[in-house]
Amino acid sequence: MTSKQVFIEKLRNSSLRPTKQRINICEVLFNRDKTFHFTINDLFNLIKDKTGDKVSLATVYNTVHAFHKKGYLKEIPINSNQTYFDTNVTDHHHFFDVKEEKLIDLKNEDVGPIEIQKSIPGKKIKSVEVLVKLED
Amino acid sequence: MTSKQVFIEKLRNSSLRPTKQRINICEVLFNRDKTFHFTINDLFNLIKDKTGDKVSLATVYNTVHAFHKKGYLKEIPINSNQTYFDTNVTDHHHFFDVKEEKLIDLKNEDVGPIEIQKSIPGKKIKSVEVLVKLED
DNA sequence: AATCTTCTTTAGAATAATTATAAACAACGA
DNA sequence: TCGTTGTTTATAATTATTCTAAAGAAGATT
Repeated sequence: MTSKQVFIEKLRNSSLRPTKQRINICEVLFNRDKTFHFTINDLFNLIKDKTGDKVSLATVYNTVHAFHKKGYLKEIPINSNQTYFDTNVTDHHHFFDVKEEKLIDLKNEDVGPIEIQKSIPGKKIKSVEVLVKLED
Repeated sequence: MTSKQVFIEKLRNSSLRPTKQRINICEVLFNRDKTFHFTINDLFNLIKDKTGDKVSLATVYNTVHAFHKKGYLKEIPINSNQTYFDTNVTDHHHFFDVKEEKLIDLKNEDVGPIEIQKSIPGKKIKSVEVLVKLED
């Protein structure tokens, strides 16, 4: 089974029609060994470079949001003018190299367990994100 | 000594001229018991409401950035279209109520110590921020 | 106080990321 | 193949933020 067919299945299972554009985006995003951190604009440019096909910017936005909603992508909480996404949707954290504007994964075991000893009535914890800013 | 005079001193000590606008902004930001989380737009509206004076949006941006640079305000790393600032510049963390778009302070002792067991050659840690997202 | 310099404010223009629109198009099921 | 529904696309609209350049205010000097 080629990766393309895997992606088609994945899309169908999420009730997203497997269009050429979405499959291309999957190839760029998920045909990787390592986790991938990107902005919409990064992705937009990579699609052209890697697949030869041009996909409109609006479709990149639509697709990334759809994938995010389905849990295939994670949004990284960071102060930047652009929104960063991560193909690693497991529970983990990040270094952010402020100077180079680059994200680096921090495995969960690289960060000790985090104990939140406060609770808000009627609310439960959805996620715990650690951002470690780096400087020279 | 009135709060106004305290703010004038504070501004002078930072080589920022104590203008009417900056003093008004100080009153809104720092005449508080509790820590204050805000966006530029929140602040812009509060100035009108609380002081009666209108300050231009550009000045609010300028002043918030100046205060941030001087260390009187902290930027909160969060995914939002707007930038959030905090008058509490001590080392601490946040809950973010996703539904209500509201930030709540987490004292450092409410979050156990965080050990970062990975390092990047040539880089040192500038800050460690924890964001705990809340849902119903 | 009058003057000069430097810093600050301001309205509005410019920029940049993102979202909305609505027409053309493609996937799917009958 | 045909009709329905979902998708893509170019472009316009929106929103947060930054830039610009002229007018105004603060501080220092006389």
